Amino acid sequence: MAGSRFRPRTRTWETDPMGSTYEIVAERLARSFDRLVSGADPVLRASERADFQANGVMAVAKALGRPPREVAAEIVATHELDGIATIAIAGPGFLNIELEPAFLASQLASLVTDERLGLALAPAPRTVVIDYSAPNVAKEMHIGHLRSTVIGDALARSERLVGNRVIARNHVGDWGTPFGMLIEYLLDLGEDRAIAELSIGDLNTFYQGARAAFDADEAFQRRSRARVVLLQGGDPETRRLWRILVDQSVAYFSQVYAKLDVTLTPEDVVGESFYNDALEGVVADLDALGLLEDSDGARCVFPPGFTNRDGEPLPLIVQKRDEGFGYAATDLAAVRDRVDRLHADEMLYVVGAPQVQHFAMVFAVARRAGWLPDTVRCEHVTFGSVLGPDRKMYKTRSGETVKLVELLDEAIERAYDALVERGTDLEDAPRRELATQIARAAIKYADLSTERQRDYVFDLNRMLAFEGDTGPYLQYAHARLRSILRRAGEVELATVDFTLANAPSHALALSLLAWPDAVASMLDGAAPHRLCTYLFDLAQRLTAFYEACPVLSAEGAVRVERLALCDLAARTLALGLDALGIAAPERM
RNA sequence: GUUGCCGUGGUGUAAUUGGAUAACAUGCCACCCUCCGAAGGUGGAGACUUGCGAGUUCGAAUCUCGCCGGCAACACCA
Repeated sequence: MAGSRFRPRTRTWETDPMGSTYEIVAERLARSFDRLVSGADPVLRASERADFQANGVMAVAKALGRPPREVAAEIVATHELDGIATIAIAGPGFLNIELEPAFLASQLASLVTDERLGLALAPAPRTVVIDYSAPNVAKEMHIGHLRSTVIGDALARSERLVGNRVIARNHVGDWGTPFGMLIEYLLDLGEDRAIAELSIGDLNTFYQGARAAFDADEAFQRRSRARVVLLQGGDPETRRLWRILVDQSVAYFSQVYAKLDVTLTPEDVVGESFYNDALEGVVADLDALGLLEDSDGARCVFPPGFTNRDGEPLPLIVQKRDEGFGYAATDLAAVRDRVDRLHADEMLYVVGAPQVQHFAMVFAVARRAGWLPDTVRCEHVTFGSVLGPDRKMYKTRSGETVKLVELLDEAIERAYDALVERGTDLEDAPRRELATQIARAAIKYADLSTERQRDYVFDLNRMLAFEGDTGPYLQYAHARLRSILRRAGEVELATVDFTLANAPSHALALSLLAWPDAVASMLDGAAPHRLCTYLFDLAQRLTAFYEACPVLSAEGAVRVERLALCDLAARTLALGLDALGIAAPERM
């Protein structure tokens, strides 16, 4: 049975003195390594051959010019793991490490009364600004918004879980030339009718109507352009009409978020327009810093290292030839706002990979301008595209994009039908609620469980599969545990004595102890799939465990131990799923 | 053209960031419900060993270089 696969590389928050089991072993081992080569990394990893393995000996041996096995022997002779673990040398110089049963048992026992299951709270909470979701006002939320929304929310929840202060920023598209057209269309429809259309979430019809009017009617085009000028000039009536569009859209987005169980609120909506007043300052300050250049009438910064298709320096266009501001100016203003006013220690932009170059340039310019200190971690959390069956990117223009709510509704229907077929003993309303939880789990887990960078083909059948490595399977594993615990009734677990006498319970125990490392690993790489993999691995060990270890039919201390393992596993699953934004129902 | 991301059993993915015999799911085959939930479990076949070819070293899916293939970005739309 494989050991736990997770360990943190670097913590993005200060490490609690009482670290995870992995951290304790790694720290003790590092002392021995440090005596040979200062600062040497033991390279402690989970192992299929032992509880852990340390791979760092070979590197140390090379640095010292000594035979690896000799170095390994020295470490074994001088280690400081008494009472914690035993070490054996294997192969060319690997160290196989087995935890002392008493230590393992006490580590596990300490989790029983710990609501956080050993996951340390940040002693000095960091402020983490997470930019995610970012739909467009007066446009339908479609499948293209799924990844940013789901990944961003999982990161937000996980950062909160470790005690960091999360400021979510929903950078909605609420500004720009299309709004002239949209406002004119709103007037043509009549405010009441427009509001009615928008409030039922029929944004596609509205937007396409506006688009059609714009394409077909020259007079409408003229009015639209004039309206843009009014909007930018701050004309009160125009701003009022614009507000209607924004408010209606935000209200609709909130419905979608509620349906997806995403934590974003209207307060998190800080759209492009929010930065309008800061744009002139951005240009003026860049100019004062001498970074601004005039190019074809546009005011640009040319950060080093970026070239266009002809090998010429690539500009970040801050102000357009027509004196309007580009989105680069907005993004720069947002960086400044987040650093200066929000005091961000960390900024994550959960935005699709096609914008890598843009953000690389924005960050580079912000660094050069001194607006983004080196102490602030700033990362573009990219993700791959959702592809159609033809393996091409879903296009917004195609008109064939899947509405997010329709996707969810279909998933809910299928989950509902599955519950009916299964004869789940529930009234209709709770059954529908349960179906909703399952559908969200299916969709979110499908999105979160693969490495972010990869593209994936949108395949409803695969997303909704309730077998194997899926969200519903994890929910099922949890519900099954809860069922066992319910049947067991009130049992005092606080005084449990763990013996972990067989391989499946030992393997399960190791996995339970790796929970803090799994969370750390996820946050370290902004990689939700690592937590998914951990939870799925845990669930699999679980089923192996109670294949081998009947719980309710056991007696005495054995029964208490097994119940305690079930309790720990259930709580770990629930906490982990919650960190991903997935509900853990009591029964299914 | 330049730059970036990606290429792993039929399919979908993972691999603790350079570690030991490449793991899991799905699909397929064979078993398993008088036994705590079969949305489950057990076993088997499936990779001429990670697109191809070199290199770096004790050791490469992982790093370097060059090809091949897919996708994306590349001047005023975000």
